[in-house]
Amino acid sequence: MIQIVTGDARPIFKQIVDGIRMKIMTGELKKGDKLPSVRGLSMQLVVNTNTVAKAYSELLSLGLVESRKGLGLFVIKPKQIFSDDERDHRMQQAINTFINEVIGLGFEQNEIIKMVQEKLKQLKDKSKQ
Amino acid sequence: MIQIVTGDARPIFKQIVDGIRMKIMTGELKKGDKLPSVRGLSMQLVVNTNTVAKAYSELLSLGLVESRKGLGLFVIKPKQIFSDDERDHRMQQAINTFINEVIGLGFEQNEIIKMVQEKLKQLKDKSKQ
Amino acid sequence: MIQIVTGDARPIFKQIVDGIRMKIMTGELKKGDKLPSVRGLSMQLVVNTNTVAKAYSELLSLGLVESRKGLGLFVIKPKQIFSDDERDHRMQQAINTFINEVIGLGFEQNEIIKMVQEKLKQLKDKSKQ
Amino acid sequence: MIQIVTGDARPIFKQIVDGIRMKIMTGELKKGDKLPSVRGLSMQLVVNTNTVAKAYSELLSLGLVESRKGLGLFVIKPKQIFSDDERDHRMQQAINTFINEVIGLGFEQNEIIKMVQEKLKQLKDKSKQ
DNA sequence: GTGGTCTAGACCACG
DNA sequence: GTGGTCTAGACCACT
Repeated sequence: MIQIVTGDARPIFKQIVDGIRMKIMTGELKKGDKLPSVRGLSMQLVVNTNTVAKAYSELLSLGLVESRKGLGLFVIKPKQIFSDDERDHRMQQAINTFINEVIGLGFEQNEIIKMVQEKLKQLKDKSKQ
Repeated sequence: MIQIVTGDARPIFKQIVDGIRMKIMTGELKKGDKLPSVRGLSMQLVVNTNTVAKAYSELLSLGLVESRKGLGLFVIKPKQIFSDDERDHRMQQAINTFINEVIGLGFEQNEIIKMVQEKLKQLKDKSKQ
Repeated sequence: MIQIVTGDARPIFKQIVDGIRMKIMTGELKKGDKLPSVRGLSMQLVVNTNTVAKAYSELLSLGLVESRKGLGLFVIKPKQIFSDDERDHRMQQAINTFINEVIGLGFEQNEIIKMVQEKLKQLKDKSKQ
Repeated sequence: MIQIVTGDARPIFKQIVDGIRMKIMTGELKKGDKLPSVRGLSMQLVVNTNTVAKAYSELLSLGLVESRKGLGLFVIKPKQIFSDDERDHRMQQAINTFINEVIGLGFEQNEIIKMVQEKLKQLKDKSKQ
C-alpha cells in the first residue's frame, strides 16, 4: 500500500503521512474511508506501532482524518487549513528548497520544468482513475 | 552576503553551502575567488565557527572549492561530480519532496509550474548581470 | 515552573503544552525566549523525555515556538493560526463541553459567570506584572 | 432525540449521558419518565449497545435515574450528589479546561463572557418552554 | 548539549 | 479490536 524507503531523507513517519496524504489528494482514499489500523499498518510496513501512531496523529492535526474512538481513523473532507499568507509562504519555501537542491545538478531549466510537469501529470492521471 | 533564516527547514550549515553554491552557479563567485575565512564568516553571520567549518568541508567534498594550505579556500571550476544515475536519482528525490510539500496546498498545476519557472528565470537574470 | 497534576483529566504532555502556552499568552515567556531543554524539563517534572518532546512538537506545530537545531526551542510571535470559521467552531465546542460539565453541578448562572470572569481577571493581572 | 456528533471531542457514551442529563435539567424529561430501552436507543442512534449500556450505567451512578427490574430506567428527582468540596473541585477543573482551550483563540474577555452568558440563557429559555 | 526519530513493551479508555 | 499515552533506552544530525 505505502512504500517505505530506508534510504529516503524523510523520516519513516513522514513517509507514511505523505503516502496517505497523496492517496487522499488523488482520490484513492475518499471521505469516510477508514485508514488501516495502527497495528495492522505497522505490521505490514514492519515498523513500530508508535511510528504509525505518530504519523496518524499528524494526519489528525492536519485535519485530513478524524478519530472515532474505538473504531479507527476516517478520512474527512479536508478544508483549507492554511491562510493565504501561510500558504504562499510554504510554497515559497518549498520552491527555494527544491531549487537549491537541484541547481547544482547541471540540468537545463527546460528539463527541470519538464520533469516537474511530468510528475504532476502522473499524479493527475492517477487521480482520474 | 548570505542570508541565514532561523525559521528555515534547512540546517544553518546547509544554508551556507547552498548560498555559496548559488553564488558560484550564478557567477557572483568566479574561479579563483577566495572564500571568506571561517572565523570571518562565522562572525559576520553570527553562527558557531564549527557550523561554517562544516559548510566549507561540504563544499570541499562537493569539489566546488579547493584548499590552499595557509591561504584559505578558493573556488575552482566545478566538474561533473555525480554519475548520471546519481544525478537522476537526486533529481527525482528533490522533485518528490517538492511535490509532497506542495500537493496539499491547493495550488493549480499551472500555478506551480509558473512559480518554478519564475524562480528559475530570476536566477538566470541574476547570473547574467 | 509548570505544575503536573497526576489526577488531572488532561494527559501529561497536554498539561505541559497548556502550561507553556499560558506562559506565552500571559507574557511570562516573550518572543525570543528559550524553552528549557527537553532533558532538563523532563528531569525537573520527573517525566520521560519523550513526553516533553511530544509536548514541544505540539507547540512547534501550533506555531508558538521555532526550533533552531542544536540550540533549542525559541518562542516566536504567534500568528493567527486558525481561520475565523475554525476559531468559532473551536470556541463553540469548548463552551459546549464546559456547560455540559458544569450544568449538573447545581451552580446558579450568575455564579458560573462570576467564576469565569474571576479566572479571566486573574490571567489578565498576571500578564500585566 | 439526542445528537451524536462523530467529530466531537467527547466519546459517544459521554454525549449520550450529557444529552439525557441536559433533558432532565431542562425539564424535557421529568421525574418518573421512562428512558428508551438500551436496544431501542442504540438502534436509533446507530451505536453499539455496549455504548448505550455504559451511558445508562453512568446515569445510574450519577443518581439521576433508577432501575426498576424488568421495566427499565426511570428518571428520579436528582439529589445533591457531590460534596461541596467535590463540587467546587469539579467546577474549577471545568473552568481551567475551558480557559486553556479558549485562551489561544484570540477572543476578548468580554466576548468570551458574552458567549457563555448567551449559551446559558438559551438553556434557561429552553427549560421554561 | 540541543532537538528529532525510532524501537520495545506496557497500560488505558472506548466500542 | 480501536487509538492514545507513557516509559526506557537508543541513535542521529546539528551547533
